[in-house]
Parts: sequence; C-alpha cells; structure tokens
Amino acid sequence: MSAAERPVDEYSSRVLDVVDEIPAGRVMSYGDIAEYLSAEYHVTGGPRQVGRVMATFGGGVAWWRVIRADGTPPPGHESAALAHYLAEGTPLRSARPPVRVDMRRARWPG
DNA sequence: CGTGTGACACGTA
DNA sequence: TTACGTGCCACAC
Repeated sequence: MSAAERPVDEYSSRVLDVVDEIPAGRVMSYGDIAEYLSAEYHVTGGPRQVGRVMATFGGGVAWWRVIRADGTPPPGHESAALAHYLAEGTPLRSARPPVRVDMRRARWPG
C-alpha cells in the first residue's frame, strides 16, 4: 500500500470500508454511499466528497463498483471498468460507449 | 477571505 | 436521448 492509498481521515476510511462491502456484480452511486454513511454511521459529506475520496484513495479498492447515479463509470476509466463488469456479470444497459450500468438491477442498497 | 474546480445529483428543455 | 443550469461541499490558490 502506497502512502496515497492510506487515508488518515475518518471520512475516507468509512467510504473505503463501504466500497469494500459491495459484492461483485453490484454497484453503488457516489450519492448512495454518502447517504448510507449519513444514515447508518451519522457522518456527513456529499456525493462530491465521496468522489474526491475515490479519486484520491480509490486505487486500493473496487473503484469500478462506485459510479454515477446515471450508471456511467468514472471518466478515463470506462474501458477498465467495462472489463470488470463483463468479468463480474454486472447488469449493463450499454456495453459500448457510452458504457452504462443498469442501475435498476445492479444497485446495492448496502 | 474570495474564486475556481471536481471520479456528483437533479430538474428542465 | 443529450445538454445546460443550479445546488452542493471540501480543497487548492
């Protein structure tokens, strides 16, 4: 683990912990994680903060299971994300650009 | 201490 | 369906 993958703050640790619990073939949106942390652990932070955590420390977790609410994977990682989706059997609405996960079926409530 | 930026979300056109 | 504006909040300058 590099220093860039060692979150020192509580919020980042919570976010990465939740991401680690998402089963293969399922996904959560940035907003879902923010809402889950707020409801279950009573910690504040919006979707953009979750996005910031993933951009900074996402390298150490299953980052492809954390996507936007409309089902699109993070910019610049669509190809790598698609490979994971095909390998895990994640429900897709579009298997070629613009790649989009079928949120209605793949969404994990946490 | 104001301004810009971002791996976001949502309503409206 | 895509495109744009607005709200959001932490962080860098």
